[in-house]
Amino acid sequence: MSIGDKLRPISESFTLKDHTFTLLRAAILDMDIYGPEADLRLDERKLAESLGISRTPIREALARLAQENLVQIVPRKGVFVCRKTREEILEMVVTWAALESMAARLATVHATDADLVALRKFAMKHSSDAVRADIEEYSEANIKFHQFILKLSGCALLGETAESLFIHMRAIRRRAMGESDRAQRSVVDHMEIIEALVARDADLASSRVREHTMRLHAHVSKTWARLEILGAAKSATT
Amino acid sequence: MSIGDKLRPISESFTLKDHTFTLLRAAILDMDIYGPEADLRLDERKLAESLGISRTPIREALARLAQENLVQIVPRKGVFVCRKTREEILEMVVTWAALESMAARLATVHATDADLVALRKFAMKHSSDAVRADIEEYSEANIKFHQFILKLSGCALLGETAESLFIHMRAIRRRAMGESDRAQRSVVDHMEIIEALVARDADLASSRVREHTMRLHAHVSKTWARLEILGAAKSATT
DNA sequence: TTGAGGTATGTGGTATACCACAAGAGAAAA
DNA sequence: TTTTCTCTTGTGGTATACCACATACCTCAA
Repeated sequence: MSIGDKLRPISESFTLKDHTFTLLRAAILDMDIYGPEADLRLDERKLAESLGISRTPIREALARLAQENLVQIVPRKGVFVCRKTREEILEMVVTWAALESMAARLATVHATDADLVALRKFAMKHSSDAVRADIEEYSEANIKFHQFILKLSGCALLGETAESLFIHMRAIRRRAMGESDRAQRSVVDHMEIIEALVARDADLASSRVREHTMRLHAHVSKTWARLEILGAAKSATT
Repeated sequence: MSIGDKLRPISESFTLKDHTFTLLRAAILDMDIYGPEADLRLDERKLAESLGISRTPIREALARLAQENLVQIVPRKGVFVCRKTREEILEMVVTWAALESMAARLATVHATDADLVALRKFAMKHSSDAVRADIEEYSEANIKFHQFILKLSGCALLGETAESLFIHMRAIRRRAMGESDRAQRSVVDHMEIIEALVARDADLASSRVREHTMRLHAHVSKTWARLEILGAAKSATT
C-alpha cells in the first residue's frame, strides 16, 4: 500500500472566510441575544485577534451574515447582532407554517410507507420526554420531527428555507418555548399529523400541520409581551 | 427659513460595498445566463477596473451574492454566475406555491374590501394584455398580481421570501413562460382567486392559488427539457 | 458651572501588496 | 510525434496600511 492511499485530500478549497462564517454564525446562535446584558457588538479587530487572522476574511464572513439578517452592519458605527422583534418572530412562524404545510401535502405523495413508520417510531420514542417534562430534550426532538416532515416532502428547498427560519427560532425557543402543557398537546398533534400522512390525505395533513404551527404562533403572540417585560425588569435591577 | 431646512441629509451611510452589491445583482439578473454563449465568469479585477474601485468592496458584494446563491465562488478558480437546474427551478415553484397559498389564506382575513376591489381592478386592466398576446406586458402584470396577494397577507416575510425566489424566476421567465393559451388560462385562474378572496373563503383561496402555481410547475416540468435541448442545439452550431 | 469647540481615539471602509494554487503554454526529452 | 516537465500567467485568498467618519472626552471661555 502506497502512502497516497493513506492520505485523504486536505479539506479542499478550505478558506478562512467560510470557516469564519461558520464559526461566527454558531457563536451568534449560541449567544443569549435576548438577555438584557447581552453584548450585541461585534468588533472586527477583536475578532481578528481572537481568531489569529486578519480582518479581511472576517469582514467577508460578516457581509454574508448580514445578508442572512443575523447581523446588521452600520457604517462607521459597528456591527451588531440583530434582535428580532415580536412581529418578526410571528412572521417567521407564519412562513414556517406555510412551508411545512406544503411539505406535509407533498409528503402524502412522496413518502414511502417505511418513511412514515420511521417517523412514527421517532415521534413515539420522544413522546415520553414530553410526559417527563424533559423540555430541553423534547424541544430538540420536536424540531427534528418537523425537519423530518420537511425532508419527506422530497423538496429540498422547502427544508432549506425553513432551516433559515429555524436558526432564528432556536434563540427564541430558549426563552419562549417549553411549557409542559404545550408539550402534551404537541405530542397529540404530532400523532394526528402522522395519521393524516399515513392516510395519504393531503388536505388533512396539510391543515393539521398548519394548525399545529399556528398554535405556536398564538402562544408566542400571547407570551412574548411577558418575556419582554421580564427582560426589562431584569435589566432595571442591574 | 433657516439654511438647515433646505439641506437634506447626505445619502446616509452610503458604501461602495452596498452599491456594488446592488449593481452586480441587477447586472446578473439582466444577463441571459441560460444562453449557451453566456459568459458566466466574473473577474474581480476586471470588475474593479470597470467600476473604478478596488477589489475589496467587490469581494464583499460577491460574498453577499454567494450567500443569495446568485453566484458561486470557487477558491483559486473563479467566481461564476449560478445556473439553475430544472429541479431547482421546480423546487422554487413549489416553495413559491407554499408561500403564496398561505398569503391568500391570510388575505381572506387581513385584506380590506377596498384592497380586493383594487386587486380586481388591476387584474381586469391587464387581462386584455393576455388576449392581445402581449406576453411581455402580461408577464410583468402577472408577477405584480402575485406580489399583490403576498402583500395583502399582511405578512412581510412571506413577500420577502417569495421575492428572493422571483428574482431567480425572472431569468427563466424569458425562456420558459409566455404562451398565449397559458395566459388565457391564467386570467381565468386569477379571477377565480379573487372570487375566493372576496368570499373570504380561506381554504378555497388557498387551494386555488396553490393549484394555479402548480400548473406553472407542471408547465415548466414539461417544457424545460425542450428548452435545454434547444440550448444545446444552439451551442452545437456555434 | 456650563456650554461650545477642539482633539484624541476607535470604528468600519477602502486600497494595495503579496501569497498559494491552478492552468495553460512552451520547451525538452522520449 | 508524443509526452512530460517547467515556467509563466492569472485567479481568488489574505494581510496590511491608511482613510473618513463617529464618538467621547477634554479644554477653555462665558
